[in-house]
Amino acid sequence: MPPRRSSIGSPDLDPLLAWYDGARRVLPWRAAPGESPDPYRVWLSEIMLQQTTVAAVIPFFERFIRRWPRLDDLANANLDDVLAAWAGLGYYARARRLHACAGAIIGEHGGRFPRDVAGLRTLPGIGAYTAAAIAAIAFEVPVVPLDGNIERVLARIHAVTAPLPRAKPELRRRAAALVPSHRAGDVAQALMDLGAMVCTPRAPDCPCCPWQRNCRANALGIVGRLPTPAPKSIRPHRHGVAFWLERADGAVLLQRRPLEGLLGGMLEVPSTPWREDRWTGTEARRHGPAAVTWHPLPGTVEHMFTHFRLTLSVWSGVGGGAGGSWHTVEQLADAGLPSVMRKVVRHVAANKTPPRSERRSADRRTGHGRAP
DNA sequence: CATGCGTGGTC
DNA sequence: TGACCAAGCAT
Repeated sequence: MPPRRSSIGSPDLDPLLAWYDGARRVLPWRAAPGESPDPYRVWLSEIMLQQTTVAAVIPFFERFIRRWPRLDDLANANLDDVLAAWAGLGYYARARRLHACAGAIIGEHGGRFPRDVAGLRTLPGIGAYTAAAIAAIAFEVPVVPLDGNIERVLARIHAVTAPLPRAKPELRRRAAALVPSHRAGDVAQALMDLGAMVCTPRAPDCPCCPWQRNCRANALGIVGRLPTPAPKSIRPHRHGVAFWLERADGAVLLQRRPLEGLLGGMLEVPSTPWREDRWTGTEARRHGPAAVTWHPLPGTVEHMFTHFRLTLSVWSGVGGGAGGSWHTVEQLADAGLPSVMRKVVRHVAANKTPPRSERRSADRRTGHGRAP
């Protein structure tokens, strides 16, 4: 009789749960022991946590809950308000889908979250991972979600050396073999906590791991090299010119970006397209929001996106009559600008005709703006 | 299945 | 300082 697969394939969940209970990590979306989790909070946190660190999410989560305490509050909110509240968190399509998802649950599901993976999976912004996570954590459905943390844990436990994404099918099988008969939500969160706090990408804390003795990679001394990352692609460098247009009363022009694509639906300082070739003055001027005299500001704004690096020159001009919305400088702080545009605002404040003493200190701070 | 999609922290 | 990283989704 061949050995049972579980005896060779899967580590025991009890030490993991014991470790989890001992760690007792308190997070604002997590139910207290013995209390049932709120699906709305679980869902909101899972969307925010997609490719985003816990530390970055916490203040956004608190603000969202304070402002929209229940699902239908969020469903009834204006999309622009949701986008503005999301500003700074990144991956803005999530905010659009969050709002659409709230509307779909209110409009098509009687205001209740579907309680199974397949139902959750049909909702905007909810993919395979998030559907499984919500099902397990909010509804105790016996599934193991597979996220980056759990992939790493499983790749190490089982010494899966194939590079991602080729290792995915095996990792999915390994996750399925772990599906618990009870405490599905705790198992899911325990696995993610283990990956986030112990089985970390760099400098994993193996002596503290409840599964150290089950870990093939640990036995082989290759923990630090797993999982094998996918080959990385090169990041191109793009250039643009942003147009800081000020009206006589001091208001500044912003425009809203198209709903689809980069920074979709977010406000921006109008600019040329962002391309790999640098812009000549003549070329850039054609993209300006108004036919005014433009004055290039010293220095540039540098920003790193996932798939390209951006260098933005900023031109300043005075005039009106352009399409868009006008904001006082005080309003800009709360306008819900994405981070790259907040950098533009900061750059203008530091470089636009300040008193001489302030200019010198601003130049030292940014490292830009010096004469060559 | 590869690609597009943000940001801030870390080493 | 730059590369890498973090609880993915949609197309």
